[in-house]
Amino acid sequence: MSFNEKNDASFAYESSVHSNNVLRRLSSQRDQGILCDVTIVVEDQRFLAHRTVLAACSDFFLSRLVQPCDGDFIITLPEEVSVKGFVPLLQFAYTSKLLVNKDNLLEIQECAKLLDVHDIEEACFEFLKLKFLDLKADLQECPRKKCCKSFCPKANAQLQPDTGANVEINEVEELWRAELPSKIKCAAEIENISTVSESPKKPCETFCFGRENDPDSSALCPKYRKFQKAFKSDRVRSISTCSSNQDAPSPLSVQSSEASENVVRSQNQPVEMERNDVNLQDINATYLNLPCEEKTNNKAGFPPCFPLGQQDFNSASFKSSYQPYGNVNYNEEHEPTIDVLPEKSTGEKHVSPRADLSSSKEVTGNDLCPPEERSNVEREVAEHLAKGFWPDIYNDEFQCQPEIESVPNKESRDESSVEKRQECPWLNITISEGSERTFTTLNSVSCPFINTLSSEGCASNSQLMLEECIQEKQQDTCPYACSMTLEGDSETDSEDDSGESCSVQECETKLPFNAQKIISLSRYDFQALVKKHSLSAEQLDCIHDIRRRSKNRIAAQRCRKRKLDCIQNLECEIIKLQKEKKHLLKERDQILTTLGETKQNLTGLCQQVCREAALSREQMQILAKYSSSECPLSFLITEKDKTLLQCDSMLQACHDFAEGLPAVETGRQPDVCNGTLSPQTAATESIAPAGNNSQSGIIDFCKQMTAKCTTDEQT
DNA sequence: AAGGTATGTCATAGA
DNA sequence: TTTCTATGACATACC
Repeated sequence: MSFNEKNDASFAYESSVHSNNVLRRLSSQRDQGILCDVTIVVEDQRFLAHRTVLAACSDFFLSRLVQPCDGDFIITLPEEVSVKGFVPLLQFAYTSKLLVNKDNLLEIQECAKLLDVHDIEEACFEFLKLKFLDLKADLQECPRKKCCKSFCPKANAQLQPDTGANVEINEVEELWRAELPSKIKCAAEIENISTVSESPKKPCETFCFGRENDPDSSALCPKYRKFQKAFKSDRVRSISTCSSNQDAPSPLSVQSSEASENVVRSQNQPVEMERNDVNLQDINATYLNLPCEEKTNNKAGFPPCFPLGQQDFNSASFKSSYQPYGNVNYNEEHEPTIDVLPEKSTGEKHVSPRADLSSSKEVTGNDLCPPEERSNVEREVAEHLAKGFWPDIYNDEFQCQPEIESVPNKESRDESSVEKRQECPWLNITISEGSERTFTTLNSVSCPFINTLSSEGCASNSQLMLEECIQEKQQDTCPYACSMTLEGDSETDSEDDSGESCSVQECETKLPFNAQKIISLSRYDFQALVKKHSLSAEQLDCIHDIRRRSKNRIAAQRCRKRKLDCIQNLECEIIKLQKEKKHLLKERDQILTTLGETKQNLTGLCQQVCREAALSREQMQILAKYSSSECPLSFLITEKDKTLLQCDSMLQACHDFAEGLPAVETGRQPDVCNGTLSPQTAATESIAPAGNNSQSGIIDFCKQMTAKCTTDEQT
């Protein structure tokens, strides 16, 4: 949300979450068959959808849907289009997320090509192919230290051996940033486009390195490349908060109006590519104006943090699209599921968009695991992962879901922190039953805290929000307040038993507003908040102290994460280099083998030629003399012949030198004479004492050498 | 008890 | 000048 001052009299209200919310509602409506006006037949399955959405996302559909049609729109896709490839694309059209795994990658790519789907870069597929292959290799060769376990694909694979390669979300994001052409936006960039565009004063730096300058950069660890570049260029001013490195978006990306993709990898192998910037203008305004009527009261089971606004919190679209247990796609442990809509007169089943890609097996909504069934272990794993992905915010914000706390058998630790937890509507996390957890990106736009981190005075922390927060008497009920609690500080401080901490606590209790606001607000809003209250110097100190420590704590977390990433990058680089070395050595051996064979063949041919030509020894010597040492002809003469030839050449060279001609002529000058002296050395040694005019001395020396050679030959 | 790890905090530099 | 971020160093808690 932002207010852009257009002039003195008017403001432009801009909702940063509107597009996503509209998409989710559309997706939800498609789930329920609401306003669906086209049926897509793929193989033997039918999919309901909205024409405008399809047309906006695919030229293929556009070309077919613009044609007038008397009856119902039913589009049968070419047989090349498979359900496996089509369903993710359909989901992509509605959710901006593309779930990709090793199994469906090629099919999705093919379908996307056939259907001419917008906003999916071919490079994404190429990259993913590469990455999947890479991961496969890395799984076998990437030892990881314990400290890097959370980042190591192998480590993750060990955790879930059945799931194949796994990459942490931030790694994939960074991989994308590092490897994809700059045209493709990074996750962080996408998430922060609005933020950045609204905060031009922040410097931006791209991590979407083009590869044109580094054609072989694929051999390098992408993350390390990123760090190398980052370190080389400049310290990066953080804008993004959704990646571990707080990478700033590139100006290029920010300026671009193209729909963008990002990619995240869930823990369970599939990769999600998100298209966050959907051209909703293309979508019929009818849909945009639809009220969100499918709200339910089911709040249970939502992930600790989620990106939706309050209205989406309850919406069916959220449940279907973002709820932690609703994303059953690619769940290897879970039976593939589809939602079957009421059958039409044709008797054919209309598979809902949430249908599993690879199966037509019917299941009910019960297959979506209710939150109550979520095990503590599972939750802890999810939290751990999230913590690993976004430690910056996790510690303070992730443990904020009261619904989860209602789960029985919780650890005492969790129970003790129940009151601390609040909703965090800015973290996209999708966790499905079984092992799949799809951690998408932080919704920085929705997260006031993140905006605080990213840019002061930017959109989400508007004055409106500030006022609302200020008016909140109870922090827990403030929809915008970040749960950046101070409990940690308080606990630490109280344990420290320091006078300062006591004063901080006392100060905090005297503050006219909740301390969380101190942290969550942007600088601008924070200053406004402070100004609104006449605070004592002690209170001001306290407030600033709280704010400083909180921000520094997060900065420290980011810093540590970067360090770990850097270490991992170096390890990755080492592995890659070792692989490369191994490969080069192997290649060298092969070349040497081939060279030996070739020489052998050539020698045989030369022998044959000499035999057939019936060359005399002298002729062969002459031939050898004018042949390079590499020529097999030189092998045909004996070592003695060689020595004689060398001495002969040397003698000739001496004569030439003595006569004022160049002493050395390439091709005529043997390198050694009798294996000990080079002619140049010998000549120099003999000439030096004799002087430059001592031609007879040189010739004498050469004669001596020739004689020596002859003697050696005889002996 | 010792060592490793994770995390918070402070000081400081630089933007 | 103020504020923020990054980071080294230190302290502490926990395993």
